[in-house]
Amino acid sequence: MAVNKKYMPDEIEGKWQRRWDERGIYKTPELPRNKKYILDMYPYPSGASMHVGHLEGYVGTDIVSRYFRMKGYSVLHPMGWDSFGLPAENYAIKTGVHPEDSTRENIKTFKRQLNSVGLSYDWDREVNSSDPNYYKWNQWLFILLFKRGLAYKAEADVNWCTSCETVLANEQVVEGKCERCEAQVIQKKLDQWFLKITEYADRLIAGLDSLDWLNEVKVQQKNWIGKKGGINISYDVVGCDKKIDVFTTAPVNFGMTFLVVSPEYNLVQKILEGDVQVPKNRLLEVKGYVEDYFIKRRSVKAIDDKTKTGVFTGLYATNPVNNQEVPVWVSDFVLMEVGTGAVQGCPGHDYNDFEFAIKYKLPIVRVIVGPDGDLSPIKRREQVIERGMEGRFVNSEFLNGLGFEEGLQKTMDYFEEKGWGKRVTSYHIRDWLISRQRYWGTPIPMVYCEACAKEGRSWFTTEEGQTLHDRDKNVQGGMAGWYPVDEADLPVLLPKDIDFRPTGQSPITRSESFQEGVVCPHCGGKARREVDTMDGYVDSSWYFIRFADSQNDEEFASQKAIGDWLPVDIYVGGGHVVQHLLFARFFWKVLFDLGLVDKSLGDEPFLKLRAPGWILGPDSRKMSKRWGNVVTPDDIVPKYGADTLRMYEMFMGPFEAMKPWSMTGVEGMSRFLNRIWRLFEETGDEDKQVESDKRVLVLINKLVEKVGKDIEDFSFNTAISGMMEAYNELVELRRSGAKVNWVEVWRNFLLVMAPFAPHMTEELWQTLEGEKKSKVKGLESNVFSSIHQEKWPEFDPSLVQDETVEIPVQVNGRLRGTVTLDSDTAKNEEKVTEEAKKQEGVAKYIEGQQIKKVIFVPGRLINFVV
RNA sequence: GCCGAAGUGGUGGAAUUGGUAGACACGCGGGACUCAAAAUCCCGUGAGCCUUUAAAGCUCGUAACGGUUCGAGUCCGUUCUUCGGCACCA
Repeated sequence: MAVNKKYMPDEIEGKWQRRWDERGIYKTPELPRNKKYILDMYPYPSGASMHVGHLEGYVGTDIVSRYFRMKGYSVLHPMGWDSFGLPAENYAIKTGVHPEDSTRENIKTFKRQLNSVGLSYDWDREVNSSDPNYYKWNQWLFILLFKRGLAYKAEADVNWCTSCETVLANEQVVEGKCERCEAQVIQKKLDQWFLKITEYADRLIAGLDSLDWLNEVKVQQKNWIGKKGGINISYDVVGCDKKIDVFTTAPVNFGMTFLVVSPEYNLVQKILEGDVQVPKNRLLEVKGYVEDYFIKRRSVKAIDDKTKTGVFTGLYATNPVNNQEVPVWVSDFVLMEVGTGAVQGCPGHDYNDFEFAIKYKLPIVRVIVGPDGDLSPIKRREQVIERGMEGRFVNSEFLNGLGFEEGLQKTMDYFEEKGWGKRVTSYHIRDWLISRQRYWGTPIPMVYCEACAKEGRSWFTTEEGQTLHDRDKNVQGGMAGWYPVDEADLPVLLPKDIDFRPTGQSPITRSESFQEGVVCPHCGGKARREVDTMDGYVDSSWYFIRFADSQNDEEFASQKAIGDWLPVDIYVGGGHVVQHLLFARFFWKVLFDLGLVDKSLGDEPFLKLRAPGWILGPDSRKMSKRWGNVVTPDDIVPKYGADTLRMYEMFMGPFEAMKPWSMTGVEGMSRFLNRIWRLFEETGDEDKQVESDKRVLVLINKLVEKVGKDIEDFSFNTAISGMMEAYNELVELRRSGAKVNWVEVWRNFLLVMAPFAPHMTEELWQTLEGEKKSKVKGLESNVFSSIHQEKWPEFDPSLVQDETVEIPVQVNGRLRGTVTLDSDTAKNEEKVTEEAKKQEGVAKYIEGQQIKKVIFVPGRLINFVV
């Protein structure tokens, strides 16, 4: 079996990659049985090439995919490109290179790099989100949502760079300034398309329970959705017929001493307009404050200064529980978009209210007493007791003595009975703003007709002017004038005659071809297309469905293909933990509700989720051009080979942990592969008929069991250390003259190592099998049987336990010796006790003492208590 | 500030339901081979103490302190540090 050659990865890796490709051994099975859909989050093909950090997840899923193929599963393991997005457009602005061209080049580089490490993707299913064949279905989905009333257009704040005159994504705003030109970023109101994800908020929470996801991620999603139960309370303003509606989760109303409204609150407008009378000096102060607010608000997005400011309006409102009149203030710490835009100040029991009360010397009333029994007036922050903390009601009449939570519920019951308020549920999650005033994205396939808009017509209205769709009522603005593009006319192509330099409008506005011959689908009059494009998150919210049927021209994916492959069994990727996963789950649920996803598939798309940890540079800093610490596969593969890269990267540490790259670590792994290669070479001439010692059989069976289990647990590092241990033991056994059937050993060893080091194991496998088949000339022959099409070895459960075990002997819990026994005896308490007492080190400690108790864990440990 | 995760040798890390802490590797030290080097192989490697020709033995040790237990890296409480997320959310 001698290879007669040094391990030269560069000589074997390319060769096998080509042969695997020719034979199509990673093609997805046509008729899946026992399917596993194993998916990586598809990458953005950036101009900076891929680095080893990207690879961690890809190698992990590759190992898992190869393992499940060997276990007899039909595996779908595809890859594609999230290729729409800002970097390509910014690059175009800077250099004039069209995004389409730079994207194509970047994809080429990424694909070459992925292939260089031997990843087993089925490239026949590749998707590319900037390809019209892909974004056609993106547009189709948008229309689907629109027709269901799940897409609407409304006015919203956007980040606006005053110098570039363009909209910026949140990530592009750094400390209130434009990332590119450092000019001031302001908030600007623009008409924007939204998707109604809030309608699914409850189901997005409920679905999480059944998923095999990191708890951390579930918690983050729940926090993002931010569901809270509370009550809306309506307060009468003294001296006029106005009311102030407040939302609160903690109506400790006997401790309520003021109300605060947002500067954008309706009542403030009424004051300024003179509709509600307030003293002159109050009016002036409110006016000044509100004007200042609008200027400030339009300036910086990130207001680091959280010092609270506010002014008294001169108005009072009545607290119904005790008929006390409390002052009404205006403050920008109350956000219009949260709750009702007005809050009740209960400064003893809310940190924000407390801070405000201290600053403006408003009264603070204690109505909750904590476990410390402190009943003194609340003067310090530490004394504040918020909802969720332990406490009982005091100074609250009929509530006194009740627990905090119980008292709040009783208060809400009481308010509802009296008609002063109504329980409501509030959410932190907002509808998903998908409009981008940018070029490099999917055009939103909508047409606007001015004439129809004037008549109040839209896709949702009938000839008689009636609402066609009941959901129209939910849609803000009524969508007058808006019609989806006819599905037969999709895709709406992204125009190419574009000057994408920023001017303050969507770049597509300046395309001459884009609006040519656009007519209103309803009245046939001249109309115009929407010029905004979609957020890239829309593309990535359903690409995993397209992979099931990526070449389909008739549908976004056939029902059969979806039923065959989805949901995704294992989903791996870092970052994007909150947004992408929420959006994708939302899309899936919508499709599920519409029957486009069969009910039997369930309403969750990703059953198991794992996130690879960051790989840091050798200097333990985040890999970045700036630090010059970026390691790419191109730095490693030519010198050490793909297998070393894969093995090292998986050996570094736990899959999900953050870990620094180490070049000496890479060399260490390279040495290990060389040792394997050499041992294989050296054991070639051993007698093949020999029957292995039981120790050898146990070693192999344990290895097969361990590696399989570890792969399923994503514990690749321990799988590899298991292989190293097995190697070390084999060397030791060989040295000690044990009988080893090396063919049998290698067959198992190579098979369990194959998912990790596919090239090297293939080379050795062909040598091994070639010998068996008396030289079929594996390399030249077209009929070779790849190790990657072999079955995963079975292990014999009776052979995974060592013949002898070492039992630690403790006295009073301290280790005083060990006894080595065969594994059966080690389970027998009497015998173990007998042996243990004979131990010199043990006898010393129990001599002359009375043994009070013996703790015996069969096969594990014995402990004498004296 | 709030929510979440994590702290183990010089380094990356291992350790079923609580049951021999430091597997495996890197680094380092020593040795073999060599004219020499590289490569390779072998031995040692948590800290301290004692005794010694040697073998062995003892004590401490998993961020800090306390608790539960025959026994704690693992469970409970408090504190500190680091990382991730959200952030004037009422």
